[in-house]
Order: sequence, then C-alpha cells, then structure tokens
Amino acid sequence: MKNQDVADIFERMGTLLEIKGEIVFKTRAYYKAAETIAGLPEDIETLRKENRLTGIPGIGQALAEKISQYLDTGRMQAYEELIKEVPEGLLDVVHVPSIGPKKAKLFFDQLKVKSVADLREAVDAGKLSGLPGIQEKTVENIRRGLKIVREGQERMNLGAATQVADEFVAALKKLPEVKEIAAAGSLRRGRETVRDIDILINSVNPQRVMDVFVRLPQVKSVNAHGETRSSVLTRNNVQVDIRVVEPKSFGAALLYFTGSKDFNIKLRQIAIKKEMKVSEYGVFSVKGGRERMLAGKTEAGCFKALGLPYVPPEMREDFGEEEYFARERFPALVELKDIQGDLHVHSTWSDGHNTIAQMAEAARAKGYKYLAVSDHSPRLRVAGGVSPEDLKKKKKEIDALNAKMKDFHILFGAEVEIDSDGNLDYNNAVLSEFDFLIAAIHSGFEQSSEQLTKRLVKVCQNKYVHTIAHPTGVHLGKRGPYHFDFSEVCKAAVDNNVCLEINAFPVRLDLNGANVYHARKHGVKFVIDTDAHRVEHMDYMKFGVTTARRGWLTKGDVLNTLSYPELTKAMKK
DNA sequence: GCCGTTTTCGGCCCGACTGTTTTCAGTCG
Repeated sequence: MKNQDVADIFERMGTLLEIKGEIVFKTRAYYKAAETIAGLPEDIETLRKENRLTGIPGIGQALAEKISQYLDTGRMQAYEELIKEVPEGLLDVVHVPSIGPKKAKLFFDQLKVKSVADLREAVDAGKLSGLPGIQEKTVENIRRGLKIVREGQERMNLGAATQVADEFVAALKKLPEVKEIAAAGSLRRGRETVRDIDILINSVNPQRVMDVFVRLPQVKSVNAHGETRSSVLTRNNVQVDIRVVEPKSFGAALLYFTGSKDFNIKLRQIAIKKEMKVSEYGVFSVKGGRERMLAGKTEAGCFKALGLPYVPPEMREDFGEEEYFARERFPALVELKDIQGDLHVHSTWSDGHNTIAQMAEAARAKGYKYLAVSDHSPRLRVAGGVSPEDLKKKKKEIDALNAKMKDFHILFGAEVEIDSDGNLDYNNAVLSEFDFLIAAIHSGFEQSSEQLTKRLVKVCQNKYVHTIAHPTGVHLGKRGPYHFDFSEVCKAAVDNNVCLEINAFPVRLDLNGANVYHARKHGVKFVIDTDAHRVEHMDYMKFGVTTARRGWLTKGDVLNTLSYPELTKAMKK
C-alpha cells in the first residue's frame, strides 16, 4: 500500500505551498487530499488501475495525475520542483509552536533559515528581533516553542490522555463556580492517539476558573491566559486547553470543541445551505440578514435546530456522514454495558500477573457472565507459552473453578501463534480442546503483503479458530501496522465465521476505528477484548467499546455482547 | 486545487488570543 506515502507527500506539499504564499484554498486542497488518502480503505494502486482516482472526494484531474506519476516512477515532479524553491527543512520549522508559514518564510527570506537548527542559531545570535513584526515577546515565544520541540511532544495513547484529563476535571470540578465540565476534543471522540487535552467548562465566573486552572500543581508553564480560554503545559509536556462558556452556549461549544475539524466544517456548510450559522456560541438563523439564536444549551438541541439526527462523538470524523444523515435514524451504537464478557485475558499460566481465579473474580465483579482465559502458546517463548502437557492441568483448574460458580463461565482459551506459513502452534488434537481460540501474529511482520495476506486467510480457514487477535499488529508510538490486503482478510473472516478482534489495550487499539468501519461493511463480526495481563487491565474495555463505536458498531456486531448460551451457539463452526 | 438539482466561474468554516499594531496579521484550534 502506497496510500500513506502519497498522503505524506501531499501533506508536505500543502505546508510548502503555504510557506510559498499560495492561496489558502489551494493549500487546503492538498491537506484535504492527504487526509482522505491516508484514511482510504482501498489500495490506491488498485484505484489507479481501475481508473477511479478522481472518484475519491477531493481528488481532481491535477492531483490524480500527480498520484499516477508517483505510482509509476516513485517520484513526483511537482514536489521536487517545490522543494527547490522552499527547502524541506522548513517543514520542521513551521511545526515549532508559534511559528507558522508566514514567519517561516520571513526567516528564510531574511536570514536564510532552512531548518530548526538554523532557527535555533538565529535565535541564540539575536538575529530575529528587528525583523518586521518581530519583537521581544515573539522571540521569547519562539524560544519556548523550540524547547517544546526539543522535549518532543508526541501523541499520547487514549489511556494516557484519559488519565491526564481525569486529573484536571477532578481538580476543577471542586470549584463551586464550575457548573458543568467535560473533556472534549479528540479524546471525547475516542481517537486512538491524542495530542492535547481540551476541557470545556460551563461557568458564569470565567476569570476565577482561569485563575485556578493556571495555578494547578500539575501546571509547568502557561502559554495563554485569557478571559475565556487558557492553555498550559503540564510537567509531562502535555498541552491542556480550557475554555469557559456561558450556560446558553455550553452545548454548542461542546459540539465545536469536540470536532473533528472536518466534521465542524461539514456542519457549517450544511448550516449555510439552510440560511443558518454555527459557531461555538450556538446555532443561529441568519435569514434576511438578521441573526437569531436557535440553539446552544445542549448538543442535542444544536443537531435538532440544524434538522440533523444526533451524531455520537465517536462518529464525528470525516467518513460517511452523508450516509448517516441520509438515514435520518441510526441503530444505537454498542455501549460498555452491553459487554457480557472478556474473551482475551492472560493468567499466570503464561505472562499474566494474576491467577485464573483472580481474573475470574474481577470479571464477575464487573457483571460479566463469562471470561476466556487465553494464554500464549509455546512458540512465544518470551511470554512463557503453555506446553500441551500444562494445558491439561490448566483445563483441570478451569473445570474445578467452573464447578464452584453459578451464573459464570470460564472458557478454556488460548492465544495461539501463527507461524510464517499460516499454521498454528498446537496440533489439531490440542486445538480441538479449546472453548475459544484466538490466533495471533507476533513475528514475521516484515513479510510481503502477499505473504501476510495468505497467512491470515489461511488462519481464517482453520476450522478451530474463532478470532484473530490485534489483526494489524500496530503498536502505537512504536510500530506501524503490517501491510496486507485488508479486504481479502475480511472476506475470509466472514466466509469462515471468524471474528476480528478489537484489542482494547491502549497501546494497541487494533483494529482501529477506521479499520472497524470498513470491516463492518464487509459483514465482519467482532470481539472486543482487553488482552489484560493483570486484573486492572480489564478496565480497558471502555477504550475498545469507544473504538467499536468509532467504527459504527451496534450490539449485534459484537460477539461478546451475547449471553453465554448465545455465545456458545454463535461459536459453532 | 476542487467542486457544482440555483453555478464550469466563483466560491471554499468561524472565532479567540497574542503581539504588534493605531486597526490588524498571524497562529491556533
């Protein structure tokens, strides 16, 4: 798949064109195209072969030609010409906080700054002040921006972000001035990774809330401290922004600050067609040149005023809103309370920290009806995979526990290694013993797309397999997904009654929301599992459910929303 | 550069904060 490569180039071209001073609509077209291509479910080379490039929204004749040229030659002439004019190093320069395309160009033109290193030198040599529009404060901001870049502001995973947000929300909630408080932004949408935290507050005394916020002990430095907006950096270099709004606008503000950006744009475009206007203050009628507020207090009210069905935060991305709005009504998305059990947890039999009994007790305390204890197979030596001999003992332990429990079932499970040819790590006699069988790839990620696809399809065809764990192998912040033909594997899964896993472990979230969305279109069924290696990890289920919701799943799409009798029936091959 | 049941030309989301300015440009979300 060259999708990401093409997306990256367009993204870079967008920025370079901005620095060059192109009209914003042109640069926006490149950004838009980059985002769309990065999120495409289909291989761009396939689309090209079938002459369907211009069918992609936001791709016209000009961009289609550039894509084709890149696929044919591995190069893009327009890009290469562009970087002759605007050095590539400026791409990093504009990513320094408080520096945008205009300042980058200014420093390049006047001081020959071509990289972040050049910029750092220019700052240290005091060359910046004196340039038009640049004075001491600006230099100071740039200096601070450089420091942030040095310390590296990476995206956090959803788990880490949730933790930071919870801390701030808990601290601010104590103020009597705070009437309502909610984390918004990509965190509320449940994105797999989050850059910064947005917190929205309903209060009639913004100044007081702001003053308390910027002085919280977690705060290291203050970027902005205004009447209604403030922004700080925590000791761990996480940016946290808060905004205070009046009660009458809380819903509109929550809608706005939840995003996504593309979703907001879409809403505003719809509003314009209906002679309305949407801002963070409300939904307004602008008929006859007169502004009249229609809604703002609640999110639901805003959607209603626009004549649209309510869209859950997880769905507010740039895929498929048309389909959603056309339907008017949408079946309810799966919720945490629908989950009846966890089908992928580990115990002390392999690399888990807790015994089967402890894991089962924790699952029961959550109100679950069943739990599959799915330990690793022998090939995964680092994880202490369970030998066939030990499996017999493990089975006995489970049988004994089950005999003692009412209304709860422990399933004899396994997470079995898939070898480089798509074969499993136990023989058929052993495999046939398991109640629930998860197949997983933990090695051989570097194989070609063809090999990996073949491997995964073969696993789907294995009659003992119930699900494929973390199907794309992504490890957030560490490793990208391995490449295979996703559609092909989805088809094989459907044909063989194999589920795909939504692994809720925060560094995985694999499948991700976009994967789930596309797999669902193929008719794939899913399990949402935590991959817990200790009791506490079972709390990660909420992140898996969020991811499922991002892929538009309903209860009916998810295997572990079934009752135990229904589950055993559904697992029959 | 894209796009079109009012358009193949003329549009393309909206507002706060900051720092530099005497009314606004740049950056950010």
